[in-house]
Amino acid sequence: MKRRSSSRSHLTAQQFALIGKALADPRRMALLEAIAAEGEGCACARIREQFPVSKATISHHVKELVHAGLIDAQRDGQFLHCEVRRDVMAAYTAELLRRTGARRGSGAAAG
Amino acid sequence: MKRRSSSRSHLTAQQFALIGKALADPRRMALLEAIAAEGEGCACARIREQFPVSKATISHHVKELVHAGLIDAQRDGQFLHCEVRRDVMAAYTAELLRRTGARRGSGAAAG
DNA sequence: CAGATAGTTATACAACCATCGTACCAACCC
DNA sequence: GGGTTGGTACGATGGTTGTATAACTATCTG
Repeated sequence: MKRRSSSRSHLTAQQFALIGKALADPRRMALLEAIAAEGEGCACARIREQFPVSKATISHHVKELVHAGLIDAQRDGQFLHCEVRRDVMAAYTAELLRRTGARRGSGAAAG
Repeated sequence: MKRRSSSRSHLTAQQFALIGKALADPRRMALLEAIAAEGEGCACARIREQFPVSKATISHHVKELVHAGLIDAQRDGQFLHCEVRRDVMAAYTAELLRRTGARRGSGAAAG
């Protein structure tokens, strides 16, 4: 079952937390950047050439990124093609700004 | 020594990593949201009423947020007033999008 | 089938980290 | 000064996680 919710522009609280955790690790973040730089068809083996980590670690990080919804991965024979979900990235940053930028406009009797 | 670099719109690699880690923990993220919702003068004690954690934990998280540059904290007598750095938040989200949104414009070795 | 390549899974380990309790310091109020 | 409140520093602890090795599956090629 695919996770691609076709251009969703809203994130659940759980997905927001997952994305935050996924982006926290510098190695994983760099991996995400590499996937983004590669374009559409990006095999893990290609990525692995750029990072001094074992393939098990790559697989682990890719799984985390997919779980967070930050990338979309699909097998093509031996290869696993990864692609960054730009819409999810945009939704995450928007939610981040919304959560920290909004004053208590709701007037929810904070005191 | 204040960390406020007066409307900086660029983040160092280190600060980017620090912010990512700071935002990763759901509790700390919620704390940041609470600080943002409180407005300018936000004492830790006020925040503590909203979270079932010890004051030591609050202090720890606040320190992390300050270290990451996400909030600005200054003592006022007994109280520690915290304020969200909206500019840093904006810079972080912008950097996040820049790192994941840019294609390989250089067209380097497509094969 | 045999071999090579790409990726997954299981397990283990080390490092990190969120949390708490306690003790402590600083400021306010009487 | 004595008591209360707000916050910090230190130490311990339990949980999380990034990483590697090894064994495994799946695909491609000959």
